[in-house]
Amino acid sequence: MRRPTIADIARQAGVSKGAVSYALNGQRGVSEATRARILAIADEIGWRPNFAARALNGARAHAVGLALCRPARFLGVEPFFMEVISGIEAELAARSYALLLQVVADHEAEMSIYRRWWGEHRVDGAILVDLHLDDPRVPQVEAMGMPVVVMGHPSAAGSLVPVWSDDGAAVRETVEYLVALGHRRVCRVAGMPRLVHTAIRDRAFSDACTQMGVTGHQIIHTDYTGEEGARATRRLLSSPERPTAIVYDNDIMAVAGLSVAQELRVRVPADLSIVAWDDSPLCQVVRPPLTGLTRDIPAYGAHAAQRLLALIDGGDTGPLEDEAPRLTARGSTAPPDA
Amino acid sequence: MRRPTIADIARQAGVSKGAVSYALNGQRGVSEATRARILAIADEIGWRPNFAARALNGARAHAVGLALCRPARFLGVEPFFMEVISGIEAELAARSYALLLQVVADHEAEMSIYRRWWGEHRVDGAILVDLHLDDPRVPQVEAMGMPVVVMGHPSAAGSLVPVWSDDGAAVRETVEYLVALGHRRVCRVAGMPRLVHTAIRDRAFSDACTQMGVTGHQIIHTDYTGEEGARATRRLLSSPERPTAIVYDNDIMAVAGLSVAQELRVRVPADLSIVAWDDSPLCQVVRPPLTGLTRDIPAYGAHAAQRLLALIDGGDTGPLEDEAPRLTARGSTAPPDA
DNA sequence: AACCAGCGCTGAACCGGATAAGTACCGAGA
DNA sequence: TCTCGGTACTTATCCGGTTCAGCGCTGGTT
Repeated sequence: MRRPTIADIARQAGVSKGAVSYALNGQRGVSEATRARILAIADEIGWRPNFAARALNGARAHAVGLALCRPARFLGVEPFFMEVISGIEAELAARSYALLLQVVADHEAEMSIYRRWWGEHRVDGAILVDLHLDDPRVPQVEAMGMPVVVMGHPSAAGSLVPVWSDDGAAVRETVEYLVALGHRRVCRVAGMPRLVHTAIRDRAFSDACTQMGVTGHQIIHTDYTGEEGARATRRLLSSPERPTAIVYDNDIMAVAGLSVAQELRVRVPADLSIVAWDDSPLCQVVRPPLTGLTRDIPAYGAHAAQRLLALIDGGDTGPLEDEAPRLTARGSTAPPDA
Repeated sequence: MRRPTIADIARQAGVSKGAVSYALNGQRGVSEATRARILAIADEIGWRPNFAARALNGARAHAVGLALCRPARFLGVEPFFMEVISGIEAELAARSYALLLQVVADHEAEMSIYRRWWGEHRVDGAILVDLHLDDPRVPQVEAMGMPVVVMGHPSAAGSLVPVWSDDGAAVRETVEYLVALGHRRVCRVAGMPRLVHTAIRDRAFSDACTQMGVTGHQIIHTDYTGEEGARATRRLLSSPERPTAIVYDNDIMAVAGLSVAQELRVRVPADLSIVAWDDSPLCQVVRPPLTGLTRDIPAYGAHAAQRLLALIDGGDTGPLEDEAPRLTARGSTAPPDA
């Protein structure tokens, strides 16, 4: 079942390959009558441009790359990436761009994937996520000359185009809210300390707490899994100066924390208030429903894709600050019982 | 920053393009000395084969397609797809195949994506998921002649290669287990009735219940979201003949159901046993931890990818039955209180 | 009538590799 | 010494598009 080429169309229409090419691409150089005839034939035999042949003529690859460097078992748990991907997709699909996805084991593998994709002309650009402190990937992709958008804070993006949201503001809003409710012992169960956004949130949390007179603040780092979230919660709740509020860095840890509290007969929200970063359906199906930091994650991905496509087109390449996460108050937060 | 071609290497090495091609592909026809020289130059200038040029010579596209047809908000919630994808990836990466991913709105869009990818030689094959009853996609991809593996039951896969697991057996095991515990009123909160696997599980559930004397069995269909899971649970728990056990079709609905039960002061597991299909970390972070139907989802994806690669290579193309989900008993199931 | 512009098309080169066919050279065997 | 066979290359062609130069024809201008 050989797929038809323009040569087939040319033969059937009795014209040259060149004429067919002009006709199919809406270029001048053929009469309307001939164009219509050619289009009719192309449609009839189900012709599609051979993508490789087009690409060989210096055309775009019409694909962008995304390499995710997290173990499979972490990836699945958080809705975050799937939502980011669907947002990216929505933007790409509108321009008929495809997304090349690869789950890799480490940053080295990630870079070699990018190098391969770029070297082979398989992608026109890429999106970098999960920035680390002093991330070696940034100078490396800079050197490659590949268009890249970073989903993360500009401070770590080097000369690459960043798309980010002001996590610091969200942290401050959360601490302010908890303080206004009357909390004075607030803790944070954070993600991996090497991630840039963790560092930024940590910093903002410490600063806000100090500033607002939250004396007993503390941060525990985890790997984002429910187990570690549960363990951190157990540690916090069994300490002598038990916190009256805990802010979690993702939804799964918040849910795990809630369960631990219930297990230890710590009432939520009377004895303990809980806030989850990244509000998700998960926050709304547990009892009490969790107060969360809501953001439009698909939009976040879509904006990154937009910027990347602009970059590829050589157009506007400025940084983009997305709106900061908003606090959505639900049943898991309340003034602490005296 | 022009990317180097074999012509550049040929010029530097003082040989012809052909010799370079032979050297780089490990073919005979060049001396070891020349080969080493050419490889050294290629390595030094960072040459990569232009993927389009290779593809144009009839080579494989070295990519497979996956179009997911579920709204973004559903996709994110279930860990299932992300885990499937990481499993597929693991298999593809080993063979340097890429995954083209697209999230589409409906089956029509999905088919036009496949048609485009295949017509443009962008993929060598595809994986079909979420089979419907009388799915129009099956005859359509059959007609296209594209290698396709179906993740779903053979009965709906037509002439395509199916990779599936015996959901019926898992349902029977679950019902047997609940009956052995003493339950006689068991209900099922299912996914979308049009999906093939929902129909299969429904059927197996009804049959098993009838056979084992579960008189009060009932099935409620939902869209897999937590909200609908909660609503279904509320309905079941407020009916006069309240079930003593509910089996949910995914983890998020099971968690939602657990919350509803706690809200209604229905004790789990004393008054109500809960079983979740697709055991996930989520099941283990709630209290009580949920009894779940465990399966190795990444392996499921990996097997599909394996079969697809074999199919593309023209090799073994038989169907593959994965192992059936196993029941993992946890705290959410127990004999019903009299 | 001579000239030119523009239309509508053809023919050929080109993109970067793979590969079949051809050639120059060397050493071994008759 | 001549041939044969193999090695180590070169040359040319092909894949399926795009694109550029050129060519014949027509119609309008001078």
